[in-house]
Amino acid sequence: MTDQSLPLSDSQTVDQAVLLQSIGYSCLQTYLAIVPELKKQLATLGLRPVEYTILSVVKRNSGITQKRLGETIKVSPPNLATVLDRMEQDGLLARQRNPLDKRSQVLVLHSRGTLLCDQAEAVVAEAEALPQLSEAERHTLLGLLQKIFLPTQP
Amino acid sequence: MTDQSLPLSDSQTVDQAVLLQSIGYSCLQTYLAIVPELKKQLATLGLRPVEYTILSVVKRNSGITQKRLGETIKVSPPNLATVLDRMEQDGLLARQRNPLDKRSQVLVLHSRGTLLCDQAEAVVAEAEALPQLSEAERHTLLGLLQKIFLPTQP
DNA sequence: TATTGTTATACTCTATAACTATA
DNA sequence: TATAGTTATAGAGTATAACAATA
Repeated sequence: MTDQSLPLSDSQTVDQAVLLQSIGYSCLQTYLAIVPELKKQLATLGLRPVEYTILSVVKRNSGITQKRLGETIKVSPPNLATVLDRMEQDGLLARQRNPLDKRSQVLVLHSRGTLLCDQAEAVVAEAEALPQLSEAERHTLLGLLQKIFLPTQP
Repeated sequence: MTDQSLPLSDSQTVDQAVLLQSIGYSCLQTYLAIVPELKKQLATLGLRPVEYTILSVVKRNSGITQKRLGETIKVSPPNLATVLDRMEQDGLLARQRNPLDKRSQVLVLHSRGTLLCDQAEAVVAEAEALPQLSEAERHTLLGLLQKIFLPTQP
């Protein structure tokens, strides 16, 4: 039943042929290569990656609803509620009832949130400086990724 | 303390300026855009993404040790052990003591594992056909990602 | 009746520490 | 003493269902 075979020698490089044709796999591996340093740097500011993401979006889109925020960063409503509870308690932002539609809540940063976001953005930019890529390559890469995940507006 | 502001109108697109300069963020978002369909397709074969990844690597690298497998696909030893238990019970592969170093175990697929891997690779290739990218763009993208996460061999 | 958001909860993934066996 | 792998367990992240308030 079991195929017999010799152990793969240490000198042979691992063949990932088919997997390396997968954009999903390659994106995940790239993410995993980058994220530990990112987490470490954000942790020095008391932030997790999601929290940084939320700060960055709300800073530029003050008054955004939770619904739109969640759709943009792909966090489900129940999970977003939990993170926002934590951030609100930490005094980073506030939820305000939308006067135009009292079902929804709009988000605004406190000054502490804005300040922390600025620091975080600087720290992240540094952690993301990848010597493997030229500026042109970096630009190309970001453009191609966004072609996949950003909704095309008609 | 809290900045006052009008709700963000629905017609305005969400400004993600700084985040979109982040390769980590863009990789994660791309991964999240691709993975649900991938999971769905693999589930029809009774496989999760990790299991598919393991099958694909072991198929091409019969006799690979758990250590090298784990390093390649970035799964820690304890977590790898758990997944391999499941896959061994499902009759997909076997662990064999390495005759050259009895501390380590080498992995080989059963014929059922090989068969399932072939089916899975076909299914994944289909789920990953992204109409947003040309073949050339796809090739460029994969090359740039691999420049980041693949170890450069001297 | 549909939508926004919350609560509670379960499930999966990932991370850490302590252990066995081999070297 | 160091390494490969395992076990147990804790923690973070993600998913689902039921609910309240508003439209």
